[in-house]
Amino acid sequence: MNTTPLLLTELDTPAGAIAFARRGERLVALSFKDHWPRLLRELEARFGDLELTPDATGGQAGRALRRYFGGDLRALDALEVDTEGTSFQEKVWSRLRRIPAGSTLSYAQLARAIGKPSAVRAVAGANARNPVSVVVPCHRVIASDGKLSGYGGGIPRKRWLLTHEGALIA
Amino acid sequence: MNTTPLLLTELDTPAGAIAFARRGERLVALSFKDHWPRLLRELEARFGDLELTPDATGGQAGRALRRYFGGDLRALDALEVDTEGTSFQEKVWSRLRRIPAGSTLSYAQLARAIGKPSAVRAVAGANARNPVSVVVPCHRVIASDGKLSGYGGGIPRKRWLLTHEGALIA
DNA sequence: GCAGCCATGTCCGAAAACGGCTAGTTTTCT
DNA sequence: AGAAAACTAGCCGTTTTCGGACATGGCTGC
Repeated sequence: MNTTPLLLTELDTPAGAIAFARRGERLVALSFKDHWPRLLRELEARFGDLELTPDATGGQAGRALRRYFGGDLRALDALEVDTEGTSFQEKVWSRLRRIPAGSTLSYAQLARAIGKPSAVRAVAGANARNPVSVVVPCHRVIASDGKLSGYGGGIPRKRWLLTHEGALIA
Repeated sequence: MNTTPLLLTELDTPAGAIAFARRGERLVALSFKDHWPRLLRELEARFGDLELTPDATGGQAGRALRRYFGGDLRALDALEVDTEGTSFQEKVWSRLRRIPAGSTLSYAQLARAIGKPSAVRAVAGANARNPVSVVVPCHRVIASDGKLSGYGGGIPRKRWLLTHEGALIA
């Protein structure tokens, strides 16, 4: 049976409670707790039947996240993630990680950046399916007119994160 | 000559007029009246030249059927039937009687249940040749996608029966 | 025996619907 | 006039849906 052991950690942050799962030190999922059920379904799709082991501190990821929410904005940069998307999605997500904290890109800019200038909505779609929120900073993508159009965890949370990172937003 | 005496009873029900034949207290045939000719032919094949004796009340079977159509869904459970099919058919039909009123099985589930997972269409075939409608509840078998695919007495009647039994159907 | 019939189910490819958008218009307010 | 909101028609991966082809096993009729 394909029962992959996953370590599951919960963490309180100023932006709300989050939960994340890792396999070894590689992050496979992270979301705000009120959206956790959806993420669980996706994990099942990826790994088959799940075997979840509670884990209090969260290893490197736990440390890094606490530092990030404490104000060390670059703390997440070195974290390794394991996303397993389509090749298009991987392209989007890995480009996302190169947006530095404090700055933002528009969906159109991001599309250009990966060499598919007109795949704007597709980029938005990939963005929406990011399995590792915050660490893969999909919140740093905003509409061309500067509005914070959409976010899985809710716009207020997106605004909180961007403000926390010192980005200038409308 | 093999002239077996059979008692023949007609009965009006909310789902339409039915007729059934019994030998002693054992039911050998039951169908909606508009399909009666076909059943008669099958009876002839089973018993040779028929000797049919009209019978107003219908004995135990009559009582049970009136109770069933009146709302006592378990009234038919104890009724004895005499079906005389091939061994495969008997396997299907006896499994059918263990589906409780109000629930349903798909043809594929039924096939698995008798240990022949790939004999799906054969199960459907056996189902179609059930000589004792309603009492042997072939109407409780539906397609895997939830549709009411087929019924000797017509789909509307199948739907009526399932609704009467409180099953949730598409 | 054997060919053909079915009250089905599964698989696969094609087509359509669906978004966390955007860059023009056109409308609607001062 | 001029700015801001309301529409519109493209945009393109992904997901869902739909339809046809085929495997299937017991029965019937030749």
